[in-house]
Amino acid sequence: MDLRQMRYFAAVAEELSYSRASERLNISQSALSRQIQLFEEELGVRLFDRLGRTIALTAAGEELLQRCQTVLSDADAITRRAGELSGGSAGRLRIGATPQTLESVLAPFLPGFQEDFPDVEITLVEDGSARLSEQIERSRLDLAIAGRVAGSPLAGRELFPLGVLAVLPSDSPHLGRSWLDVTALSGENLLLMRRHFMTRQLFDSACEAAGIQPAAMMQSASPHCLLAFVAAGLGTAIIPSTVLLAQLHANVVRLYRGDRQLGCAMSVVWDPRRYMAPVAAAFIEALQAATRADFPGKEFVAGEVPSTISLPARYGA
Amino acid sequence: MDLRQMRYFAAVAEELSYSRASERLNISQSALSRQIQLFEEELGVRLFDRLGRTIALTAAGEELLQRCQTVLSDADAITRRAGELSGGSAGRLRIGATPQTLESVLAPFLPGFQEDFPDVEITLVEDGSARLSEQIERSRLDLAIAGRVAGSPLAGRELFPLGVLAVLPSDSPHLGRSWLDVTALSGENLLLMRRHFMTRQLFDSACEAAGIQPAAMMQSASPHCLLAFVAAGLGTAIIPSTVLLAQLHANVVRLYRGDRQLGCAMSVVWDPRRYMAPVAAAFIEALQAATRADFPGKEFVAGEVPSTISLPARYGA
DNA sequence: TAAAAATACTCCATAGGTATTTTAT
DNA sequence: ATAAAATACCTATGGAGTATTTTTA
Repeated sequence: MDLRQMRYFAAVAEELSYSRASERLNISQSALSRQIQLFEEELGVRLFDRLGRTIALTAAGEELLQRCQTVLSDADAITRRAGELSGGSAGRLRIGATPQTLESVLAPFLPGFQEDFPDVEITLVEDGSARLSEQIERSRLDLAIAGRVAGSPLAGRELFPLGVLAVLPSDSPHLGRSWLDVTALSGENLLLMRRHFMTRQLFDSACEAAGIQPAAMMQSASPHCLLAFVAAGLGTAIIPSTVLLAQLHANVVRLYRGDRQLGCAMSVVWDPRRYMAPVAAAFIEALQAATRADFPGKEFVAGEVPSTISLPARYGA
Repeated sequence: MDLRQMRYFAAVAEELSYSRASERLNISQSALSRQIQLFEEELGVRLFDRLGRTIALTAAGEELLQRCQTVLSDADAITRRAGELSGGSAGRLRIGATPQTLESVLAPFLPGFQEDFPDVEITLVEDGSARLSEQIERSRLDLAIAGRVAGSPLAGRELFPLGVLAVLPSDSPHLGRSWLDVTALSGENLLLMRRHFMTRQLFDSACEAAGIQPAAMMQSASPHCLLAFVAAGLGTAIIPSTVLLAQLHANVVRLYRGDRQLGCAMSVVWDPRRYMAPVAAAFIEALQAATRADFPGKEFVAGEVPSTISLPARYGA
């Protein structure tokens, strides 16, 4: 069984002539004749009646022709589809991001991307930074937006800096300041992200380096939830700068450890062992262009978590 | 694009190992490796990620795998179907017959045939004998049950004899006889089949040979319609012996011309230029066996229309 | 160091070409 | 006589094998 023979069969059946079909196929009449004979022999079925100078499909030939035609068109569809996939105009992307990145980066970015690449199917997965990396290594995700962790085998390209913010309750003695050192928070009631979030890991590293042991009053996967507790005066929330703050309060401050601001370079990361699909490359390119457009002239220094970078105003809340 | 490469691709994707897949395919690992590479090159798409010692499907590979699998299973279905068609257990048959033959021969025969060959699709076409032959020559029919006409290029095998009957009105002077010569009908009001029916052609030939010119009071494609006129006393009907006569026994007589009974050998006929499909051969065999069973020991002499043969009692009304 | 995939080369099976014969109009 | 399909024979592309190298767990 062979697609070539099926093509030949279909051509002869459509032309009802070996000679015309052989012209259409750009092979000699004799080659075509023999291939049809071999095909008939292989199937054990007579496909054509040789009525002297003309030929006609047999009943079996008519039925098998239809089946062959669907196989041929499906096969051609594979070729076409492969072309789309290789050209990067189509494909599937499983993208992971944290809830905050989804909200602040992907939500505004994706509509424009889908307009430019309408045939790309995107699946979004929401999780903490650490888990996203794990899912990429397990091939459950193609790309993720996450902070790059030291020692990770994943590749990445930096998109924008992530800072860590403290949101102070209305009775805080630090009210009115625009930045704080983590040491200033020792003894406070702290409202923290769960451990597998980048913000939490940055904060914990800074506290460890500063030699303090902050007590978490509560942990959540949702910064908005923490903010609600702050509003109730129950403590100080430590949240990522990617959170879109509905109302800009005077009680939001940036966190420092010594003279370095807490933060990391948020990157789009992937598994370098895996083939980089054209769609993925296009996505990365477009995403980087979009975030770079937000920071004209801003260049990142390659760094590992917890590296610290200064935080542009727009992302500093 | 090649079914072989698709098979190889599917095998590797299922085993997730070139070595195991090559065993399953009974080819060497190196051959398999190169074929996959060529396939990827042809498609312009990476199908597998080479993660060191193991491999994994890419997103594009996953999608193309599914498409390949449907193409492969469709192709396999073609092979299987061809096997059925060549074995004669399946296929399509377009069969032509006259209304009378349909009623008296095919209607009782087909149920048993369909039981033995449940996968054969049968299409029935009803027409007069002459037109049936024409449709076979135009490849509109595979087989027909008809009287063989002299000079026809069609092949055939004889099934049973067809006689010509006259059904007399209740005031006929011939009532009570079991046979009549056509000359006895000159001057009668005659109710005849249309010209393209075998019965009519036999009757016309006999009249011409006897030198009489019968006047047709009416013509019809339905012998039952003629019988209704006889019942109303409007004339004498000339009908084929294949008509199943529900009532009217005493006034049915067989027609002769001299010492020869009017009739012909009804045969199953086909186009000898066309390939005889196994289903068709099986049908002919079964049909001949069934009709022969009706005439144990009866052997036909090959003959042309209008040959005359003696009519067994059962078919003589 | 073992196990798996990729590479280098060799061979031959077969698709395809040219020339010719057969068949039917 | 001509046009179409089948046959005979030859050529060469490319699929498959063996042997070897590269890579990673």
